[in-house]
Formats: sequence, structure tokens, C-alpha cells
Amino acid sequence: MVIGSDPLVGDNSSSASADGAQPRLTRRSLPIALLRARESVMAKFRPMLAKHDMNEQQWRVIRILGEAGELDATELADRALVLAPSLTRMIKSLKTRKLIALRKDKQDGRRTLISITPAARQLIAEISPESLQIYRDLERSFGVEDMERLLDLLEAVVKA
Amino acid sequence: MVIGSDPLVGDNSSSASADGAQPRLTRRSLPIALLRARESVMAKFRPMLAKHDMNEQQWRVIRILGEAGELDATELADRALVLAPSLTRMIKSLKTRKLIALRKDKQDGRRTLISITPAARQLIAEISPESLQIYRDLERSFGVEDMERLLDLLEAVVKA
DNA sequence: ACTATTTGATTAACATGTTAAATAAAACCA
DNA sequence: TGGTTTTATTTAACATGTTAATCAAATAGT
Repeated sequence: MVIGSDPLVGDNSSSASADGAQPRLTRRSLPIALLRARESVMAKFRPMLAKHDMNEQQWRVIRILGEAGELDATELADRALVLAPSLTRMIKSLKTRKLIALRKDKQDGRRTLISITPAARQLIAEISPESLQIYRDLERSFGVEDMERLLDLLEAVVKA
Repeated sequence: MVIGSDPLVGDNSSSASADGAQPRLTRRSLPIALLRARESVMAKFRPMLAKHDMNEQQWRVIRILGEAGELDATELADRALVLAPSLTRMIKSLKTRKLIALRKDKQDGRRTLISITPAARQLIAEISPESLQIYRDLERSFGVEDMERLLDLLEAVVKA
């Protein structure tokens, strides 16, 4: 009998079976559900960002700096949810595009302090209204209450 | 007056201000909240997967094949939430590791049909109980009801 | 049958993700 | 003070993400 190409399970019930030894079905897997939701949401924003020659990571970095002002690299990486090596590479390209400015921390020579330029503020001013519009469309079709509930649960799962 | 390094906003209220032209504060931004939640959850699984020389994408591909049986590349990429070019590269490495087998679709010469090997089933049998344990710990600390609510909302936002 | 179009998969090029190692400056401490 | 440890950042190496281009096979339309 050939088992090599048979599915592990035959149905799609939402919980693991009694023996507990098979993988959680992907339909109700939290990591996959989070990824799918993220992809679905970002798909609505990406084309708009692309128009402005921005990817999502760059947009996160720029807007975090816009909100917080000057930050050191570690703090920025933390808040923008990018890894330090990624940020190092992004800094080079954003500096070339004159969207950020760098300076050394005089109190702590290890730290690089990063801030955005007026050009980046201009970019934020252009992107923000479009972003907000997309967000509001999403809120309208998803529901404001569900959006709030979802954000609360997402915040809670981070703390769990 | 220096404005180049001043924050765009001084507070962290959860909604955009009346003029509506500034970026949604990252705290209550759905894309960022989804990313943060995903990072937080995956951080619990990654070390376990690393023990088995698996990254999350490979684990998604293997378990999808384990559940569904043989799939063509497009269907697999779709279900495992990886892009086609990524899957192409992953296939090479997974084939080298003898975790998957490939064959041409005889009805449609364009399609590559992919299935997992017994070795991959063995791997799934090793990883699944550990994965389930981590998942149950998360459920315990997050709450089963909230988990269900969150999964429902994530499913809903994909459809929105 | 023949061409044009569509589709499945791969390749290319560049960006970020991920882990480990290297580097330099700061903090610690005997 | 001098040596060790910690911390901030960068580099390296390899994997995946992303978009566009390419290629081959199937389909559609004439």
C-alpha cells in the first residue's frame, strides 16, 4: 500500500485528534492565520507605497521616526520591527535617497542617532492621506468594532 | 526653529487627529499589530524548529504536504503562503535533503507535482508533539476563548 | 493546423529575514 | 588603572520576499 502521497488526515475539523501527535491543522494555526491576515491587509497598501518607491519596511522606519523624532539604531529597529542587520542596510539606502540623517551620539560613541529629513516629512505628508483612506475602507468593510477587538486581541497575544 | 527632529505628534492617542493627514499611530496600526503578534508567536516556535533544521517556511511546506498529499507547485505555494520563486528555491534544498519527491504531471507537462517522503513524515512525527505542546502553552496563557475569537477575526479580516 | 494568448514554473536582480561572528566603545570590577 | 564583560552596530553568509522577465506547455480562436 502506498502511503507516501496520502494525506495525514482526511477531514478538516478544527482541533487536533485525540492522539495529539499530528500537526495542528493549518486552517486554525495561529501563526499561519496571522501571516495570512497580514498578507491580505498589506496587499491593499503595497501598490500605493510602491507608487512612492517605498516598501513596507522603509515606510515603517520613516513613519516611526516621524512620530518619535531622533532615535538610535537599536531603538528604531525595535519599534519598526526590523532586525538590526536589515536596518543597517536600509540606512545606507535611505541615506543615499536623503530621507534620513545620521549623527554620532556624543555621550555614547557606539550609538548612531537617526532622524528624518524634510524630504521624508514631505513624503509622509503625501503618503499619509492615501494610507488613511485605505485604512478607512478596510475599517468600513471589516467593521470598526471588530477592528478594535482584533487590535486588542493582537496586543494581548503579544503579552501572552 | 528646528523642526527636522521633532516628532510629528506629541501624544499617543489611538485615533488620527482631526485633520486626518498624519500617519495612523503605529500602536494601533493593524499591519504593524499583525506583524508584532506574528513575531511574538513565532519566537516561541523558532528555537524548536531550528533544533530540527527547519525554518518556518519549510515547516509550512512540509506540513501542508503532509495534510493535503501531493500538490502542484502553484497550489502548494498558495496554501503555504510562500511566493513561487521562493518555493522554487526551497524545492531544490528540500529535494537535496530527501524530504520531498517531484514528478511531472502527465496530463499537463507544465505542472510539477510535489509530495513528501517517508523521512519527512518521520520529521513531522517528531516535530508535531513539540509544536502542539508550545501551542497548548500559548493557549493556556492567552486563553482558549480569546484564541478562538482571534482566529475568527483573522479569518474575517482576510475576507474583508 | 497555425498563430496568439494564457498559464505554470523558473530565473534574475535586488531587498529584507535570520543567525553567527566581528568590531568598537562603554561599563564593570578587582 | 588594567583587564574583563557587556552593549551597539556592522559584516558575513545564506534563506526568503518581491517584482519583472523568460521559457515551455497548454488553450483558444481563426
